[in-house]
Amino acid sequence: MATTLKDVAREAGVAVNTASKVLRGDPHPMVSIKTRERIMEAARRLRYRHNLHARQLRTGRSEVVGILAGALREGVNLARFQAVEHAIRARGCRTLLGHAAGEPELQLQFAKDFASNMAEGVVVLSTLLGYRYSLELLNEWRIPIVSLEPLDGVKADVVTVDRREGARLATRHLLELGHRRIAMLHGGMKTPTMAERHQGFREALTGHGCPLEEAPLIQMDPTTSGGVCARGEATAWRLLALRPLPTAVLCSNDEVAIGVMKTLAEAGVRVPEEMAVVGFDDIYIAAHLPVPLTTIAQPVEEQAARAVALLFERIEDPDLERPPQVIRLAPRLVVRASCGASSAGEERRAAD
Amino acid sequence: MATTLKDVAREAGVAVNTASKVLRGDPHPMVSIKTRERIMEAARRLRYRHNLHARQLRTGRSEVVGILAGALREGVNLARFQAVEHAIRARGCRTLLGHAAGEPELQLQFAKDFASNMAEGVVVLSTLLGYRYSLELLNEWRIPIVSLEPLDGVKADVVTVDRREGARLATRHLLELGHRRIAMLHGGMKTPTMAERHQGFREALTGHGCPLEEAPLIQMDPTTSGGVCARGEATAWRLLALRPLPTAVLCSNDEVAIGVMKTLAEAGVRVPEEMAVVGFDDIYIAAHLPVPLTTIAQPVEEQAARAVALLFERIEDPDLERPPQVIRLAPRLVVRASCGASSAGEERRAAD
DNA sequence: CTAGAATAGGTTAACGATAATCCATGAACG
DNA sequence: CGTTCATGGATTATCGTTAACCTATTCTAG
Repeated sequence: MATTLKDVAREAGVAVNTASKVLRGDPHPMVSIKTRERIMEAARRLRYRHNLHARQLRTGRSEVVGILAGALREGVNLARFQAVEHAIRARGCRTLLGHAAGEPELQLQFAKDFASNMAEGVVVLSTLLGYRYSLELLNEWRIPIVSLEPLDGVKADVVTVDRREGARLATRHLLELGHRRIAMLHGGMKTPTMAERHQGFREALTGHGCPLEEAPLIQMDPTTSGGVCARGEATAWRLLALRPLPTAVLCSNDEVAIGVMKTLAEAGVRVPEEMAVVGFDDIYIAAHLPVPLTTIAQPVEEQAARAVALLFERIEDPDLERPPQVIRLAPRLVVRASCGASSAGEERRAAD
Repeated sequence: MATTLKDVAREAGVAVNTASKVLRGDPHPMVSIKTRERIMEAARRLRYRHNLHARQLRTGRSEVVGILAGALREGVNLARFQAVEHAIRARGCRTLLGHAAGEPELQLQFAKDFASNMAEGVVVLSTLLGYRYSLELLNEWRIPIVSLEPLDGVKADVVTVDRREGARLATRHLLELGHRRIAMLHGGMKTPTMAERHQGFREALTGHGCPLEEAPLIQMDPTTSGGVCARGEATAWRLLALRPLPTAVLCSNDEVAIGVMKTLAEAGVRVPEEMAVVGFDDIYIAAHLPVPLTTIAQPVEEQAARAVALLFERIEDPDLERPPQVIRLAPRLVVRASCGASSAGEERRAAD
């Protein structure tokens, strides 16, 4: 069928292993320049491509790293994917994407696929319900894991963003702009992520001498169809029902914030004049909305680089004793129009 | 290292090939229930995973299809990826994503990777400059290709969306709402895609008895940094410079439309009252903007399904004689607020 | 009671690439 | 002149799985 090493060797009039040495770039080829060139020429003529499966079987090294994503279209997952892939390729490995696309069973399927492909490590971009079982399987197969989101009950390094600091930054910014009645949306207190955010929120408020009673927590609407934006839209009506009406709202992420802004527009509530909105993640579109969104940016590149570095430590030394690490990177406040920080100020900065 | 079939066989007290038959689900196992269960139990106990590389080497079938994407974050590419992957998995194959992320050299790299992985076919979601050489390589390796975008100089089936019909639908809709001075943005007439759109635009106008002089074509701003939205933002200023000011604008795609709407907001031009905006693609966010975007939706699911069906015809019969097909699917107009269909339309017609 | 299925399972030779080992040839050296 | 070594290249075992081909036992029909 396809040309093999044997074909190339025959064409060049040498033995297979000589061809092998040359074509894979052996550092000590012990092959004369002439022979080398004859082999390269033959390979080119026959359009030879090495069979990775055969190589992997023989060498036992797959040079493949799995990337597991719960839902690429949400938040910064796609940006993470890009950054992680780039970092992995920089180390000479290929990448296998397992995109569960919101279906928890697929998560398990991909964990098994990674194992069957002899992946040397796995990067978790985001998870879905039931991730624990899938990742425990990887643990059992001794495949090192690094995650960009907090993980529970799984042996893995974690490189995540400090959500508490993020919430603190956002809240403090609103307080400094004079807001006192700030609402925070949340999707359920049970997740550690959410608890962290809430803690940062409270710390900023009390640090500013603000009573927590004026800072209502709004439970996200449980609607699931229509995606994350739709949840934001539905939840915004709860926000609008509050009396007295808050003057600012901290959203769980940018997509929710976009949904909220849509409902506010529908209700005739102007952003930022009547309601300041802050998001989380700094997704691409956030900067390009009619009212650009103030948000907390995640240091995606750095996160990816550090995560991949940790993973390769374990890949290169499978017996590494280092206990699982948890690294929290600092997020960054990105001020745009949606919180009402003076537009003159923004222009001033842009001019600099 | 990892447990192999031999380990399982030894544990169960049978020969390797008996274990192989059972574990891969041979339709004619000729293995007693008792033995079968002993093998399954042993596999479970030893956490056996088959080695796909060994299997592929032996069977010569990789059951892998490559997916090549120029830039996942743009337009409907991510949705396409999801739909295509789903369709491929439904046929029992795995997927290999080659995400060039805007870098043309990576496109070539991934084409080679697909070949080295013995991919049985390739689905092209979108392309970048220089795709031709990469795909010709796949042609030479006799790997069948199906593309979701028009391709030039490459042997491949194509399942695309009828852009002419899309432009016609959008333009006609605006005309019916009473618009007469409609601008169209374009990124250069050289691409067949763009030429098609322009043709549909003109057909709709002349079909309505509109002089083409009142329908200006605006060349997209060549800015490249900041992504597609930023280009829309920059281009919108050109639109605003026109006299008389058009009352509607047809954008190349939704991201451009989003950028345009941002600039219009900045300039104090209300959408849709003073300017109707229509996009193309119907990306997720389009429905969730403060002023939801009227747009032309691509039939992504159907496109993916038909493309994958064509591809598998060729995979299953490598000697299939059928010449490359080009299928054009009909897009669909999605009316939302940005064109003012419900309210402003009647007023404008009355005023004209 | 025996030929011939049918059943249950074992043996072994690949698949393509790699790497350890082995075999020539020629040069350098005492 | 024989030994050592460096160079250039060939032989061959092996990775884990599969599939074609055996062997041995049981069952059934005539």
